[in-house]
Amino acid sequence: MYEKYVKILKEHTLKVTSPRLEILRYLDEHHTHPNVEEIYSSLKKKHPSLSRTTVYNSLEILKKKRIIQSLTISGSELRYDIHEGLHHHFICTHCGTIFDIAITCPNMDRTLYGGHRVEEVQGYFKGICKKCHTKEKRRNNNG
Amino acid sequence: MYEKYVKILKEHTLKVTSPRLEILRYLDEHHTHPNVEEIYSSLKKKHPSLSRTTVYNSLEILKKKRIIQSLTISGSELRYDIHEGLHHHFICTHCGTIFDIAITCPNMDRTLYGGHRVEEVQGYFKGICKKCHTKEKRRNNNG
DNA sequence: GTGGCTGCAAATCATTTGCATATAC
DNA sequence: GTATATGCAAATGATTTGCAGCCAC
Repeated sequence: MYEKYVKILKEHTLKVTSPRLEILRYLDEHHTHPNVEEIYSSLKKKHPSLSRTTVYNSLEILKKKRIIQSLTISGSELRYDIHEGLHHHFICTHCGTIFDIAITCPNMDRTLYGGHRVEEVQGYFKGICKKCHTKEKRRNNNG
Repeated sequence: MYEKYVKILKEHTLKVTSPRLEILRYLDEHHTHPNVEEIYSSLKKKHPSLSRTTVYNSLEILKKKRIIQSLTISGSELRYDIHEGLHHHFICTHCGTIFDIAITCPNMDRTLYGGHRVEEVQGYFKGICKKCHTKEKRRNNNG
């Protein structure tokens, strides 16, 4: 069950610990771009001894190894994502949901721009998602 | 001197107040993507009665009117920018400097994506700037 | 004259830090 | 056995909130 995550950790010369495995599994199974609190409170149920600090520490080290990435899209808290190839993100300012956006931009892969070394590229699209938008229209038509 | 900013405020049906004028002027004269603290402490010198709350409030209302935009690029605090057309941003993870990036992406102008209404697009490039990169190389060669 | 704005102090919330204990290797 | 990870409690720092007085219109 956890072999997959054990493998990832070993490949990156990280010690295999329960919190790291659980966090990797959580992110692998929940592509909802959760924040620390969501990860923590979900894992806490099965592992009552888990601490928030450990979640912070683990996410930080997984990020350093580029196994996961953090998103600053919300502006108030970091959101986490298992890093699988370049993709962009859309956040609905109404319901808060974050979607992956499959758009690729010609500039995304460039590692050098004007002499600056680019190590990370993030594209954020903010607006109203289809679902909220439809609800809004319906409310207006009925009102 | 402030006519330009008075005009902007009036055009957006905002009351003309001293903090708003000063903040607009500051952002117009400092394209350094400052955070709240930088704006506050700079303006505080000339206007000792100014409060941080007012800076927060003013930035918020200017943002709602789309006169300025906030950047979540740093991850720990919002940075502000007088909004002049679409452009992207580069942040140096070493010295913290944020540059404008003149790249335009084909997707930047699209207002609808997969049924979602896009109201804001932000492209963040993170890495090591030319200056820090050069210093680093020099240090390695000499060491 | 009044609603919206300013400014202060206190509260909130995400994240960080210091440190003692536990555990992966 | 030891360096590293975990977990707790306290600290920090950005931002928000409640509220009294002020001022742009």
